[in-house]
Amino acid sequence: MRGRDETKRARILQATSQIMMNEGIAAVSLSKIAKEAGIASGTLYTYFEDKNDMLKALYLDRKADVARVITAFDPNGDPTAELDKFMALVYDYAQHHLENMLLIREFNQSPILKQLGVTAEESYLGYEPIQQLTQNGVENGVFVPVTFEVLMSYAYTPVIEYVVALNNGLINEQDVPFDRIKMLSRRAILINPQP
Amino acid sequence: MRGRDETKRARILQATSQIMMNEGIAAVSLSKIAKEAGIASGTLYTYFEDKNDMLKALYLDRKADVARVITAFDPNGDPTAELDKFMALVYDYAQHHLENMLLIREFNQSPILKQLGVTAEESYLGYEPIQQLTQNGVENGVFVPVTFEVLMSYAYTPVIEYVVALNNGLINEQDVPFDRIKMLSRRAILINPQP
Amino acid sequence: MRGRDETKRARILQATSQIMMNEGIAAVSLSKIAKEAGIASGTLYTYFEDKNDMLKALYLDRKADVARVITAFDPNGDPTAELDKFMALVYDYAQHHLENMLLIREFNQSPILKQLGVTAEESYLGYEPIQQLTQNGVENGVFVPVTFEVLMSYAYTPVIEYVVALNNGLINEQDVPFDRIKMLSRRAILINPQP
Amino acid sequence: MRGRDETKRARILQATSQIMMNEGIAAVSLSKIAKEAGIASGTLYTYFEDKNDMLKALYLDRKADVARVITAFDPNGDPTAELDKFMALVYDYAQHHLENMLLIREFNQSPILKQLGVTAEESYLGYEPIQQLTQNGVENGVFVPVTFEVLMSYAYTPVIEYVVALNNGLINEQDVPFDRIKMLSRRAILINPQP
DNA sequence: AATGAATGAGCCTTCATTCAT
DNA sequence: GATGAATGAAGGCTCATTCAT
Repeated sequence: MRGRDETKRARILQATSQIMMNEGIAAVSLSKIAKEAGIASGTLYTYFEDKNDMLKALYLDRKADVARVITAFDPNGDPTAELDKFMALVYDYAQHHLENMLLIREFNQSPILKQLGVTAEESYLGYEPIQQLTQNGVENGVFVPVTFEVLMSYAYTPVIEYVVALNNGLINEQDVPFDRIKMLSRRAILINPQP
Repeated sequence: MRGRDETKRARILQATSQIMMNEGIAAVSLSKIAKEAGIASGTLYTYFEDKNDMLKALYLDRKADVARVITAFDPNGDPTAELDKFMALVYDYAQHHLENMLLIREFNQSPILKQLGVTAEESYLGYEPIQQLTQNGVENGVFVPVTFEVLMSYAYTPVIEYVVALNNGLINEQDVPFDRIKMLSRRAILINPQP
Repeated sequence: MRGRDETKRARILQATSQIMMNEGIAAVSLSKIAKEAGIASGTLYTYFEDKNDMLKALYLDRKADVARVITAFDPNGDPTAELDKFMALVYDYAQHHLENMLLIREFNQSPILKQLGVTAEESYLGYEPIQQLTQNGVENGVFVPVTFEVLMSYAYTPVIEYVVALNNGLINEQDVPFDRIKMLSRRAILINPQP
Repeated sequence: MRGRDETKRARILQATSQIMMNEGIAAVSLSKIAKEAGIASGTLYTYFEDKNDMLKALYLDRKADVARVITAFDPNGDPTAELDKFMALVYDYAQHHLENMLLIREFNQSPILKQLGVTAEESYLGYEPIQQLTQNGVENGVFVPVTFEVLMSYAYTPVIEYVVALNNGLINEQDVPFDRIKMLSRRAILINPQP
């Protein structure tokens, strides 16, 4: 049964996200969530079927948010320019909401997704523009032959890792500006990477 | 007395690794480990101080193993050739012991490392040859200007993600052979990527 | 929601007291308490923070009960008569609720009080009338010079030990009536002990 | 089976006593004892049948030591003088080995003695001179009519409590010298208490 | 719809004891 | 005789979930 108060639902997800990022997925407990979200523990079951249902909802919600923002380019435009735009969007989102991207990554890389019953379709939902861009770039001979997964490996993951490294102090923005990352990705993917 | 059985220590680590890979780090419990390793639950405390001490040992052990194998190149040799060799080593290791690499990744990307008290030095231990190769390649004008972290983002992570995608059936080895990945990484990093 | 059942809190304390008296403080375990009190083990944590918090509550509760009853005399009345009354109150309480006095004694004599974080103030709470009586008796030249602690040693402890000895069959009430004990305490404390 | 090395046996008892006094009887564990005594945990079973056997041995050993020292008076001598001597011996022992007296008290006041199978006879062993003194004093009309237990309540327990109060800083030796305690006990017990 | 008391399974850890060495 | 690795029961405590209010 789904309740009314959408604010409360969002607070629950947000609380879970925070705990997960600060203490790890193993430390996520309903009592912590309830405390952090300012609700009673039983109330959780008004908004979600159980803990797994809530984790799945959290994952899909964040994934949808990320997807919505980083796909705000024209998938049928000039592949070179749109790849640049895509990377800029990813970088921008990572700078402001890195936690969502790390949360998605933690889910993606753990067997938990299977336990939550997330299907492959659900997992891909919202990423169609990136797939479209990939296909477009390859078919028009602008990209070297890459699949969606490979493009992500060279144009999405490195950006995340870059922002994480910045946050950890492993990399300095002066020494390694974002343009350097963009350049490397362009060099990898674009047949003619000259800017 | 009965001598301490080093086989048993290894069995504990192996059992933990398996559970972590199959069910996620949140599902790792001492009773599961004991059952999987064929020991009594209390025996764990003969080999490790507590659960965290064991997780840390597992992380450092696997990290050392990976580091040992993937650094079996000449860090002072020709950067182009050695980069190729490095990627081949990573690919080879990933094909045979992907679980170790994923385990390291799961640790790296979770707040658990801090809880385990892993220091930055411990974390970098064994990766010096890769740092050396990076420096060598950049200083000799063979690599575009990259730091260790950036090089890993374009020559290590994509290989792991490639093998994971192969295992998940998201990518087909015929459609995307490893040489394609190597090519993309070379294009990104090498100033003169022609083979 | 179900309201918090104050009966249950009392049952937990009572169960703990019983186990402590029958099997010793070392044998007090939450599972025994839960079984004895007829609750689930986890329920204990609704009423107390943890085991130590509960033991402290038990100690302070019993101490307050004893203090309340044995101080039901007039601390500013005639010291001789009030000392008699005090001892009669102690004797009466000991006959009906010896277990509470023994419990307090077991706590007092063990290092556990420090572990429970019982402060000196908490420990003395409720005994002020006895301190008042002591001061009154000494200042008016009715008592020999004694402090609170010394008076307790000669007018409280012997009564407890007497009732314990009665219960153990070490002393027979016909051979040694309570008046004998009262007489000895009066002789010790009163400058003019003749009744 | 009883082993040879009596030093080791004594070390085990001493270690147990220390832990019991510092942390309480509930905290006494064989591993702590072994560590404190500098032996292997299994070795304990060479000297004692099990934990209870060792606790019993500890109790009886300390009790015998105390009894031996505090009965070093002439039970058939002048009751007034011997009572003085008895109290002086108790005071002296308490000043130097209070831990043994507290240990005995902790055992006596807890149900543990029954669990250890200590018989009443074992419990009284060594106290015969005090019983003799009591009888002597009463029969000769020097003491008010007291039994052994009552005499202990007024001439032994108060001394222990006095030394404990000194150690805890509740009583100051200048304000309340030992002579005051002796005087109170004499007043209680002796028909003619004038010194 | 919301609460939070209640449950008992399961968590990590320590325990007393055994026994191969 | 002495060791300490091994055991698995039991310790205190937290968990996800239920349900009377």
